[in-house]
Parts: sequence; structure tokens; C-alpha cells
Amino acid sequence: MSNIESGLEERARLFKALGHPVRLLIVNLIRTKPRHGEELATILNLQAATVSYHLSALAEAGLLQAHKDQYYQVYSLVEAMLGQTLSELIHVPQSEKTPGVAEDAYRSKVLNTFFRRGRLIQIPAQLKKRQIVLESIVQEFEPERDYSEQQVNQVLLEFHDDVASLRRGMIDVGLMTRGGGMYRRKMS
Amino acid sequence: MSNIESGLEERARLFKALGHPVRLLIVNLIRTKPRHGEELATILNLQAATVSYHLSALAEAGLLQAHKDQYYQVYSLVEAMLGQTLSELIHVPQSEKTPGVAEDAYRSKVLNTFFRRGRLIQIPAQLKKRQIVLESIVQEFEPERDYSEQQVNQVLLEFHDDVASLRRGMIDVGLMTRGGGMYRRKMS
DNA sequence: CATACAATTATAAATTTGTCAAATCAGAAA
DNA sequence: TTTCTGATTTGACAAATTTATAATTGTATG
Repeated sequence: MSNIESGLEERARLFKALGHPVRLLIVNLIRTKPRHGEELATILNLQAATVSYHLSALAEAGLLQAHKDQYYQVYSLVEAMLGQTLSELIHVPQSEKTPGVAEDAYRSKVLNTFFRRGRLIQIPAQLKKRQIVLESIVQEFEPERDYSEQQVNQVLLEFHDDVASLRRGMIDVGLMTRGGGMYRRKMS
Repeated sequence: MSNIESGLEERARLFKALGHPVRLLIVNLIRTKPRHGEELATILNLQAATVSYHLSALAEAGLLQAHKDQYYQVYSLVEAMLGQTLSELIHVPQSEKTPGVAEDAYRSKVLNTFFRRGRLIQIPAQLKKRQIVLESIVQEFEPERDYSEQQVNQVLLEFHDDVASLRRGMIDVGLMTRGGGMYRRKMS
């Protein structure tokens, strides 16, 4: 996966997720043992919807992971995060330190809006934004190589479940071509 | 220093401070070398006032320290913070996990508003709040022991520069008594 | 002391967050 | 299938955050 997310925003998201008393409490509660939403809502004396909101913030930041268990959506801590030091977490690669040209800034903004942890949250309705997003995804294909629909789907599935729309989008926008049932990425 | 700050809010403040792209950038810039506000404003292409706002958020969170150098207020990183792991930083003492009774909640709220990193930001104008704040500060004195004005000042100076107002407040509110030039804390 | 420079504070506007209630969804169980 | 239970989404609204401009404060230099 390539240049899809601005590391800067991603980092900020992590810290922001932890920057709220309720969410810190949630993390601490889940740390003692994995828990589901309703349990937390009761303990914290908040609405289930509110807890859900906070949980998704934490999950999007990569701090929590969820798995289904019967009725319940059980959240647990992503242990891998815990060992990192502030020093490591704070660090932003040199390349990101200057916001860059306005053009790139807009591109980053769009990518940051629609991608979360490498996955496409939603396919942009606006052409201009869809274009930017698809351009970023098409990088995953080698140019001038034939892919079966199967293979195309497999790659696209990493980004979004609605692979059909993505596939169609690629053709519409002119990033890929189809011929004789095979797909190939156009060289830019 | 005692129960003055809710560790929970304090932690959240730390993370919240880092939870913004501009502030992360600032931290990274300052990390390479200490810098002053205007310099950062230029690099980041933001108003000086805006940078000032972000800097104070970072300073209040304990991440930055400032020292004057001629005209300039030079900010540098508090190195001590950097080594801590997320695991350590996230941890909230057991006692804080339950929000507590409403009565205490109000008290915490007031204390959190007026204290920052153990220092009093401002002496509350409202009596009720001043009372809460002073009560918390008076804990630093042993009851039934005589203190000279000098000694009183020395303790109070840890909390706020305007020691005179604090001293007077203590008497007004009835937390301390003065007699023959000596001060003593009343047993509650 | 007046002027210049940097920093902070005050104010205001725009944006984002946090919360709840109501509606919708999704998986299990009857 | 219908129903039950927990989870998520949506809409609304209050609260907070972010940012800019203008005013103020604080140092230092001529």
C-alpha cells in the first residue's frame, strides 16, 4: 500500500482518539479485559450510541479491534500499540514537515477524508474526488499487465467491498481498459 | 502536591494536545531545535496568534517548556516525556475509573479549570470557587503549626505568583488564622 | 521616553465534537 | 418468519475547538 494516507493526519488521529476522558476510561476498562458496548455504556453511565461513537474513534485510530461473539461486538486492545514510546509516536517523516504545494494539499485532504487505515470508507460521489481516490488505488496494479476480473476484484477488495463500482470507476475514469474479459492498467 | 488535578483530565489533555496536525508539526520542528513563535508561524504559514494558541496547548500539556531570550520566547521539548510508552501514558489509576459522586464531580471540575500542571492559572473571582481552590491548596500546610509570613509565601509561591491575595484569601475564607505575625492552618 | 518587535489576550466566526433520542440494522433464537 | 437483543446511523443541538483580526502587554534599543 503506497502513499495513500498522510502519516501526519494518521498520527494526529491516534492522539486525538486518546484525547478525551471518556475514551481514556474506555481504553483502561477494555485493557483489564475485552468488553462489549453495552457493558461499557452501563459502567460509564452513557447511552449506547455515545459509547459506539467513541469506540469507533478508537478503532479507527487503530487502538481497538473488534470481533463478534454471538450477539456481542467485543472490543479488545491492539497490544502492538502499547509498547511504542511517545518519541516514536510523535515522529513525523521529514517529507511531511512542509505542507507542500497547494495542489498536493488538496489531494491529501481528499485521501484523508475517504481513506481510513488503508481502507476506503466510501466511494466519493463527486467525480473529481473519485478520480483522486481511484488514481491512488490503481497504483496497486502493474501497468501493461493483464488481469482477470477475478484478480482485479481480489486487489480491489482490500480497499472496499463494492468492487464492482470500483472496477467500473476505473474504466470510466480511464485508468484501466477492458478487452476480451481482461483488464489492464493504462500507463499514465 | 495532593489531589489537586484529576489525573484523567490531565492525561486527556496531553493526548489532545498532540491530536492536531499543526501541533504535531510544531513538536517535530521544535524537536530538531528550540524555536520561537514567529519562526514557527513563518514555517507553518500561520498567524502568530494561532501558533501562540497551539504552543500554549502544548505547554499546558507539559510537552514544551519556554524560556525567554531577549525579545523571544523560545520553546523547547520536555525530553522527560519522550521516553514514556503508550502503555504507561494511557494508564489511569483504579480510583479514577468511576466518575464518583456529583458533589466531587463539581469540585473536580473547578479544580481542573483553575489548575494546570499543579499551578493555579488564575485566582477564581467567585467566592465558591475560590473556596474550593484554597481548600485544596491549604492541604500543603500542616495543621496546628506556626508559619512565618515568609514561610507561608514560600509554600504559596508554588501555586501562584500573587501570594498576597492567596494569603488574604486563606484568612478570609477561614482556612488559616493570623496572630502575632504568625499563621496557622485551622484544623478542618 | 518613544518606538519597534514579538508575544499574548480578546473577540468573533466557522468548524468540529460529544451527546442523546429515535430509527435502522444484523445476528440469534424461537 | 417473527421477534429479541445489542450495535450502528441519523438528526438535532449544545459545547468545544480552531483560526483570524485587532488590541494589549512586555522588552529592548535609539
